[in-house]
Amino acid sequence: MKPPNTDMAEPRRQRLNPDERRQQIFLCAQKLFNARPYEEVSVTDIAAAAGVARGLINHYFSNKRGLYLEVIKVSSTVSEVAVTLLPEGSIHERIDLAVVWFLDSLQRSGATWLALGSGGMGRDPDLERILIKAENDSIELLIEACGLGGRTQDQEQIKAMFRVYTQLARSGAREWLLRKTLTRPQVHALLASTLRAIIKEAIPAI
Amino acid sequence: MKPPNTDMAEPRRQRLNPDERRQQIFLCAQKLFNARPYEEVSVTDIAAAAGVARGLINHYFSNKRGLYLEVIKVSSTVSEVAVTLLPEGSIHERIDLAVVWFLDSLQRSGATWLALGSGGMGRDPDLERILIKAENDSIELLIEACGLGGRTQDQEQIKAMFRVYTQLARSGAREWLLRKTLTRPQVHALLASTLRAIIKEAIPAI
DNA sequence: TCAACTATTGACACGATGTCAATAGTCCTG
DNA sequence: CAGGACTATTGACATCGTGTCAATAGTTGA
Repeated sequence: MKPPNTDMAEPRRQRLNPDERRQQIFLCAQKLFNARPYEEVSVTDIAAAAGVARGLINHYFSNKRGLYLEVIKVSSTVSEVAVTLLPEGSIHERIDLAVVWFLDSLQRSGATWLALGSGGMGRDPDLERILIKAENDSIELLIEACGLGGRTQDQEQIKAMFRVYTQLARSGAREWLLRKTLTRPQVHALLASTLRAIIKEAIPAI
Repeated sequence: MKPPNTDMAEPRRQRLNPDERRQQIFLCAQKLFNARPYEEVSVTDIAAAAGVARGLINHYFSNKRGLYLEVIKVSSTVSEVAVTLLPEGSIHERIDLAVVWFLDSLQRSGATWLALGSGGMGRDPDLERILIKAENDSIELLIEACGLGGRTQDQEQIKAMFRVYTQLARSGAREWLLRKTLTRPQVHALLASTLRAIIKEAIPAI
């Protein structure tokens, strides 16, 4: 696999500072995990990419899964989302504006990230995490916009419900932007009416 | 593992009709795949559960993945009975029953069906086709249950809206069964209220 | 220069999957 | 009711992936 090196000066073992070595292995793993799904990347592959013995990976990272999680963790901290403030108004208006804001920002960012969620191409754990982070941010924004920020008691469950809702919103946007089976007003009606229903019926049921 | 059988009459090898044997293995696999995710179920486990040599699984099913796909296929297929089971009644009642039916069948099939969207194995065209087919079926069932089967004019858009809704349902079920952040009644309220909202507000807006 | 120190290796043990020839129930015929 | 043909079933084998560990070889400091 590795082409024979004409340069003979290269030592058999290259001894690096642990931090550097760890970093190097990490970068190789990151590249591989971004290219292929978890099961299709073997530790042997990572070791080969890093030009290192397989055992060394297990020395620096507890196991394959640990390395994978670390890759995920790091790439998830990179994302940042612009938080927009929503104006005051009646709940009905605020919901409507929240939906408008959501669809606007979606239209602006293009269909690219939308396709990644469940669309046609291979899974990318890196982007996956970024999307989850972004999703979390939208959830908190939504909760704020709906005037539910104060309740700390059932916050976890409210969050869960909004997390469910964002899937609906995401899917609705997909029908609009990708499949083009629905128009924007239709998606708007869909998202607004369901969000109202959740706030008026599902949340109180907690 | 297997308790020693005091009954000595049991033959070493139990020879079955291929169809029966296949079915038996299939049922064991189904049970295991519903209890644990794909990677955590070994062919050895399935063989042990079926009281059969490991090689026999590969004889009846091309490989582990093939067996898994078959389990998915069956458990994601909407039973014909379900259609006839939906009774007459007010829209409100029928919606409620549809949600109950959905959650019931989900609870039965366990985490198998849910894990498909995100975790589990890498992308698989076969799996993809199976899921799309299953989704289409549930959508048509839902449309029927909601008394919208007659309208042929906007059928495409109605379908699209229900496709969006199934994503909500799926996501809600995930919160309930996998993340355990919501209880079943809460998910029920969430699904029912949003479905009502879609029918009363979003569909007429078409 | 030599001796601790430790980064790195390579071999080992283990478990999982898939293949295949050998084996043993079952059926059918003479 | 043999006994042979048919085939469902087995168990061993080859391969691959992961994790562990003592041995090895760069590196550093006295």
